[in-house]
Amino acid sequence: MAVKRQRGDADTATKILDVAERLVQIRGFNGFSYADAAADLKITNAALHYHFASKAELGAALIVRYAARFADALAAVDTRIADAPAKLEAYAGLYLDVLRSRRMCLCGMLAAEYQTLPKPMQAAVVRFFDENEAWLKCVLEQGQAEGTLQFMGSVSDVARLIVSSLEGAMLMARPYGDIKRFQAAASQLLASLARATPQAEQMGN
Amino acid sequence: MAVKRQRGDADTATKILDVAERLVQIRGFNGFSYADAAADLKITNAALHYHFASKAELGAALIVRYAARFADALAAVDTRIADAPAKLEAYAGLYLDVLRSRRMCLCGMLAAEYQTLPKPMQAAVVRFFDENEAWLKCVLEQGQAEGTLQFMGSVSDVARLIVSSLEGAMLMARPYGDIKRFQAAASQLLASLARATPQAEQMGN
DNA sequence: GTCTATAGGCAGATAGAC
DNA sequence: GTCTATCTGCCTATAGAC
Repeated sequence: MAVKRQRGDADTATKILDVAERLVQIRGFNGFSYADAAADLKITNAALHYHFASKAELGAALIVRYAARFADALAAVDTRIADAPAKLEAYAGLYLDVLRSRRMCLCGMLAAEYQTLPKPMQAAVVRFFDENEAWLKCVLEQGQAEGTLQFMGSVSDVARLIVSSLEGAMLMARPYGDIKRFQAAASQLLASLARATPQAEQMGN
Repeated sequence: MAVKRQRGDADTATKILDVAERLVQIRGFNGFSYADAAADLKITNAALHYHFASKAELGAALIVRYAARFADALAAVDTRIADAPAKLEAYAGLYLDVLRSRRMCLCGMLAAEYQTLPKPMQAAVVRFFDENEAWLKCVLEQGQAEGTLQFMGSVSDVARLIVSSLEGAMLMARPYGDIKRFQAAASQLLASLARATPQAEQMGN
């Protein structure tokens, strides 16, 4: 850890996080073991414990990194895109990227397992969703001010509807192995928020 | 099993299903053990195995019973309620009842754990959602014909949106321990399908 | 149908050599 | 930092007495 390493030469801790993240997103926190991750990385169980003393610690680190990466992606959306409806589409696109790698949203998965998680992981999961909601509220307020978005109810409720509908659409798409299910749900959801236009938009990435 | 028993005197298999169902809905299939259920029932692990030889078998039985009960509830809705929008509200009410008992939808939970489930359980989960979708499609077609419901896109896509949004709203309500989050999401969703009326409806159970 | 007892394996975690 | 070896405990599951 003393030396900063170059791209493509990630340190072991980072590789562990990468592998564990993938496993949790696919199998759940209760559905993967240190042995799984160790086998995947071709190191031993003990080496894993050197980097992350407990599974709870590893789990918390996973969420923190995931949330930070997500926050960066949202900041990039704000930089890249000015239009509120386009921002929402980009937001849904972030979910779509996760689903394309055949994974569930890390925190959506952990939300299902919430009751069995150690306290620090629970707190981190809630923080992730709070941050999502806060970002969406800004976008919704912007869209409302611009007149590009139209909805009844509070921005808070609509933000929560967006998060929960997209998480639910991911959840349902996976058993069917059908990304189109997610796309159809997302495009309907976004269409219902867009200011009425002649025809519905297609989210055809 | 030879004798039919009276209400309130459920046989052991039924009690096992009741307890296991609750545990899976709260902790997930990978988050509960035979020992948990046995302790809860004050019988032994071995007695549990007498009734359900394997955890996979118990899991499959759980889904079959859950799906049957849900189908009965939907049939009851059809009998009790004629109006399509009211049927959708009753449908959301079924989810709300589950959430009130501090549980996740059994199949929503299993959808998250899908990749780790034995094949027969996977098939049963998909069947559950297919049945939900089929029922919703009927209601949506009815509402469209009556002119009481209004939406763009196919009935199939809208039915899937309803299922995934409600499942997602349940998923999100639990970490926050906040049933109102579900209610707010459900009422927005249903309002977006109702034929335009002066003011939004409230789902205030 | 329920029990005691236990097999056999895998879980998370640690000690200590290198 | 990674290894071998091992601990302890829990898991699913079974054998056989009652």
